[in-house]
Amino acid sequence: MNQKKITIQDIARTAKVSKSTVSRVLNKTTPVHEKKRQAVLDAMAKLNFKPNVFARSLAGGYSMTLGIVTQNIGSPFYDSVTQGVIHALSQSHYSPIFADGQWKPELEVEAIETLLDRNVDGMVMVGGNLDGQHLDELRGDKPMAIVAKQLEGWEGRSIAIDNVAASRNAMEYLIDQGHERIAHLSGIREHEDARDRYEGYRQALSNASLPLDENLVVEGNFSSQSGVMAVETLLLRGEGFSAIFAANDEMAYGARLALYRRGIRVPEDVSIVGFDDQPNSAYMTPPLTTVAQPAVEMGIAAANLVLSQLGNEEFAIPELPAALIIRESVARRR
Amino acid sequence: MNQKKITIQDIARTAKVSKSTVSRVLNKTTPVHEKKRQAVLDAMAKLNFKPNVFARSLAGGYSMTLGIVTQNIGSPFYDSVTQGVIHALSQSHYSPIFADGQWKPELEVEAIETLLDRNVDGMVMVGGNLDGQHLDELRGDKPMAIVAKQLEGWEGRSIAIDNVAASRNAMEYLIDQGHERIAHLSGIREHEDARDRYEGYRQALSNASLPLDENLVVEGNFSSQSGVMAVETLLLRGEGFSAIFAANDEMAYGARLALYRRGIRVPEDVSIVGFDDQPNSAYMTPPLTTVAQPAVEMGIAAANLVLSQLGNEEFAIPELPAALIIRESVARRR
DNA sequence: TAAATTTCTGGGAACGGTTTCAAACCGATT
DNA sequence: AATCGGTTTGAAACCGTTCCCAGAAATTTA
Repeated sequence: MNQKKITIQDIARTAKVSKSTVSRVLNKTTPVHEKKRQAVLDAMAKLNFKPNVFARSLAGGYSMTLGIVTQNIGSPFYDSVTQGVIHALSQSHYSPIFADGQWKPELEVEAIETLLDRNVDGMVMVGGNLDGQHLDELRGDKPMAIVAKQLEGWEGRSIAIDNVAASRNAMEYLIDQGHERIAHLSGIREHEDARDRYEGYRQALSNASLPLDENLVVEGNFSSQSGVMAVETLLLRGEGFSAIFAANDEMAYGARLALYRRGIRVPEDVSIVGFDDQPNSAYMTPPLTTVAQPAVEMGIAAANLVLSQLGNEEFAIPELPAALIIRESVARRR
Repeated sequence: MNQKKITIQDIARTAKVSKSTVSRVLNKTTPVHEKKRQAVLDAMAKLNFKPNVFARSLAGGYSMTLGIVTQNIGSPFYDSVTQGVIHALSQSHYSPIFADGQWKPELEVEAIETLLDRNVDGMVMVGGNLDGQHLDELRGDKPMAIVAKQLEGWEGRSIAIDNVAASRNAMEYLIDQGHERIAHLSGIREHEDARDRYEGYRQALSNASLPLDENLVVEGNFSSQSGVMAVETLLLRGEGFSAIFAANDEMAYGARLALYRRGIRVPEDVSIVGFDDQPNSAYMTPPLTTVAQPAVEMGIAAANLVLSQLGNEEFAIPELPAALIIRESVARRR
């Protein structure tokens, strides 16, 4: 296995310089005479030197790690975002450390503190409940970005799509296809995305001078199960509808199943539009028309945002447009 | 934000003891007189002391982190396993650090080396390609466990279900339901799980004295897309079949879609059984009958395995049985 | 009560780097 | 040849802990 640990001292000795010099070529903090520089480099290569992360961190005060605060890992959309973050970090010299907030504010605070204790150099919040001010207090002077959530006062530091526009856009498509009585399976009301998507629903209806019937909106909790229940209450209420706009794909799956159980055909009898474009949505029967969020790209952008702050560089948040992916779950209303 | 960093020295001063003593109460390495112990504890509480992880690691030689080597994050089953690992670690004082191998042996080696450089105290491999001997060379004397893969010579250190038994079991169910011509959508042949599941398929057929028709097995790559293609080649071959056994749920989704496109009903015309029981499978139309692997529990077990090695404790790998989840995608053959 | 143990405690050397500071070196100027 | 300003360089302090090693204190033993 690994030979005894090689230290900066060993390098210094074999390159016949002082360890200060080795440190300098390592960090490029001060120019070093080319000849010695080469000697050091050679020695490092020859001995296969790997600087000790901990000693470095202790002395230098940084850790080369980035904290990622996730919320209930396991939700497909957020997982994709997280993947994006991981991917971007793997291109850098930073390693990710995770802490889970489980959508509970107290746990989220705790998660951030754990990361801070570990001396992370920066943090990426993937979703979350805390408001901007609170986050600012916690983060101190460490760079932080939030992804998949728009935060007041955090313009330029939060990466998210325009949920109301995306939602309105999806609704417009449905209306375009001749649907007038469109049910909405909303997400948890406390969740900002849910409110925004509902707002898009409302606006589209209003713009088209269609009435907003509160009996057609059911609050779910973003889970498939809540999707089937929502459709069942909808059916129970006896209100007719020819289309369903779900606030996420999971609920759309549930809705589709509930309809299947009742023998209601999709899209012949009822059309469905989802939100998120999970990987499986393309393989639903019928393939689901849904709003795609560039989840992975969002994660990458968030990571790069923090990375650039760390490197004191400018970073322009790329355009991250949501797109309506038209598949086969919507039919023109006859 | 955080007041100036409180160090062990500060505690020592306010508790009027030496820093050695503080270190002792911190680590419980040597008994300390109760009175001083209290004083130290009080001081720590009062000053809100948080030991510096890096100094600790540097001096102590451990890092309180565990490396997790994943393969292409984003695959639902492996993600669940990973979640399990994270979950178990969150109950301990260890933090996870990730590195991705992307199913490529070279990258996997690199991932392990990165983790080693970061001085992880142990590692959990989530899947992977490397063989046991190679892993042993790399890990040196750090504890390591592998999950979702059975490794020769790693009995007691690898956590996986019995894929051939589980697969045979699923097939027996299909045969029980009267199916005789059962197609198999296998996974990548290089992948051991794929081979095992194929072996289960073979055994079940053989046990039931049913012929194994190689025209009925198509090699996919575990993706949904390969599932649709597989069914299409199957249909093209013109071989009749009344059931499909897919080596994972993704491919089952693809198969289901291909059938839908051809107007072939599930399960009336063709039955489908998957493998993995992804969360969405319960909401497929019709809900998918599939083999459930206790992914999260497997992850938890793997983490606890490493944790126990670190703590020098005994750990009995729990029973992790695969279970056939019977839903609605299989019909008795008429 | 003195001596012998046993239990605690403090000092100080690691751990492997970074960083400050002043000295050594350099070619260019007087 | 002496002086000068800018580069390079090495020595040593420091980052916050752990841990080894004596010595001090407390407890037994004789």
